[in-house]
Amino acid sequence: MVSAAPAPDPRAHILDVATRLFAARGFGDTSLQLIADEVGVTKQAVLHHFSSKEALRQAVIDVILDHWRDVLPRVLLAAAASEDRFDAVLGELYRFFAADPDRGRLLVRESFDRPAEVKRVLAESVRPWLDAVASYITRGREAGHHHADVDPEVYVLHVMQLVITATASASVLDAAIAPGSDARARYERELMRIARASLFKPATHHERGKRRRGEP
Amino acid sequence: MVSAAPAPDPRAHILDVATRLFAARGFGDTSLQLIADEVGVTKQAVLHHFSSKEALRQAVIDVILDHWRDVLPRVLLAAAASEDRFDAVLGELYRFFAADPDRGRLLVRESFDRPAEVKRVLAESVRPWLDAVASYITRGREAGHHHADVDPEVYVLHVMQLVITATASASVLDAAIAPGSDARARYERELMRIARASLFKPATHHERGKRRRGEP
DNA sequence: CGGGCCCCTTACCACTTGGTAGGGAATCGC
DNA sequence: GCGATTCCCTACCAAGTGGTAAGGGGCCCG
Repeated sequence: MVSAAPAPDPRAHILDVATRLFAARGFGDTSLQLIADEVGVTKQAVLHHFSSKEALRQAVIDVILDHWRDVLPRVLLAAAASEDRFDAVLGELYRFFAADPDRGRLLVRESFDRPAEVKRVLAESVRPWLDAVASYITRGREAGHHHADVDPEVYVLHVMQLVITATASASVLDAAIAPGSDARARYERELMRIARASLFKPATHHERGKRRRGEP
Repeated sequence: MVSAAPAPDPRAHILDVATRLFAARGFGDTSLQLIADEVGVTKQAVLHHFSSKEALRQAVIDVILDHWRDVLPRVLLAAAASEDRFDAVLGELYRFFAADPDRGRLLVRESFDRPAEVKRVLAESVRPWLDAVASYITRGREAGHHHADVDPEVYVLHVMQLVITATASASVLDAAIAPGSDARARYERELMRIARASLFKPATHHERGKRRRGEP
C-alpha cells in the first residue's frame, strides 16, 4: 500500500515489506519466511541483507526515526508564533502519520514491546524539541493568547498521541461511528478543533482580525 | 503487579498472568511455556484449562470486555447532564484504565492484531452507547452549553483514545517530560482540561457560579 | 582468461512452538 | 470399597523458528 513499485533495490524492498508486516502483525508474529515470501526471495536473501531479525527491526525503526528527525525540524522551523502556523504545524504532523498508518502503529507497538528503548529515544531525541514547543506555548500563554491553565509539555504529548493513535487506528474506528460522510476528514477536523479549542483562548477583544489570514 | 495473591483458583491465576504477559509482550511473543512458568505449572496444565492458545486469548479479552460492559453502563447512568457529571464520567473512565495500564495496551494491541474482530465489537457493543453520549453532546450543543462546531461522535472517540493511550503509555512518556512533580497527575489533569475546554463553551453569562464547585 | 566480490541459492542445524496421548493421583458420589 | 471425574503430570510430536555453512552464477577489474 505504501509502495507501488517493486523497488529495484532489494534491500529497500525488504525494508518496506518488513515495515508493513511488523506494523500490521507485530514483530514476534512476523517470521523472516513470511517477509521473504512477500518480497519474493528466500529467507536467506533477507538474512544476507540484514544480519539478523533484530537488525532488520532496528533498520525498520531507523527508517521511521530518520524520516521523523528529518521532517520535524523543517516543520517546526516554519512555526513562528501565530495561530495560522499552529494549524500548519499540526496539519503537517497529522498528514505525516495519516500518509501511512503503519508509522503510528509501529511507534505504538515499539513503545509497548521495548519501553526501555523508546524511553531512551524520547529522552534524547524528543525532549529537546518538545521543550521548544512547550516554551513557545508558555510564551503564548503569558501573552494571553493561550488558556492560562495549559500544561504545555503534557498538552503537546497528548496532542501527539492523539495524532498517532487517530491515524493508526482510523480504519478500525470507522466501525464505531455511523457510516456516511468521509470519516477520515471528520477525524482530522475534530482533532484539529480539539487541539485548537483547548489551547487558544476564544478570540479576545483586540486580536480578532489578526487571526486566520491566508497563509502562503 | 495487578495481583498480589497467587489466587487459589488456578484458572483465574492463569488468566491473570496471561493478561499481563499478552499486554506487555504481545500475543505472538508470549509462549504458553512462558505463561506456565510464570504461573508455576506446566504448559499442559495451561492447555488443560484452556483448550488452545487462541482460546486463552479469547478468555483474556472476554475478561476485559466483561469488565467494560459491566462498568460502563453504571458510569453512564450517573451521567445526567451537568458539567460536573461530565467530570465524573470522564474521571471514572480514566481511572478505569489508569488502574491497570494493561487494559489499554491489550485493547490497542488487539485493534492492531485483529482489526476485523475489534471492528465487530465496536460496531456491536460500543456504537450504541457512543450514540447515546453523542446525542447527549448534541443536545448540550443545541442548548448552547457546548461549542457549536463539535463533532460529537468523533469527539467522544478521540477523548476515549486519549484516555486509553495516555494510561497505556504513561510509563514510557515519563521520559519525554522534565522530571519532577507527579507526571501521572499532570497527565490526568491536562487530559481532563483538554476534554473540557474543547467541549464546553467558556462559561456564558448565566451558568458561571454553577461550574467547578468544590472538589475534594 | 582468471580471480575476487556481490548476491543469492540449497541444504542443514538446534531449538522452540502449539498441541496430543496417556497415565497417575486426589476427590467426590454411591 | 469403587467407579467416575477433575486435574495435572511425563513423554512425545510435527511444524516452524532464527541462523549457519557452503557454494554457484554473474560481473567487474586486472
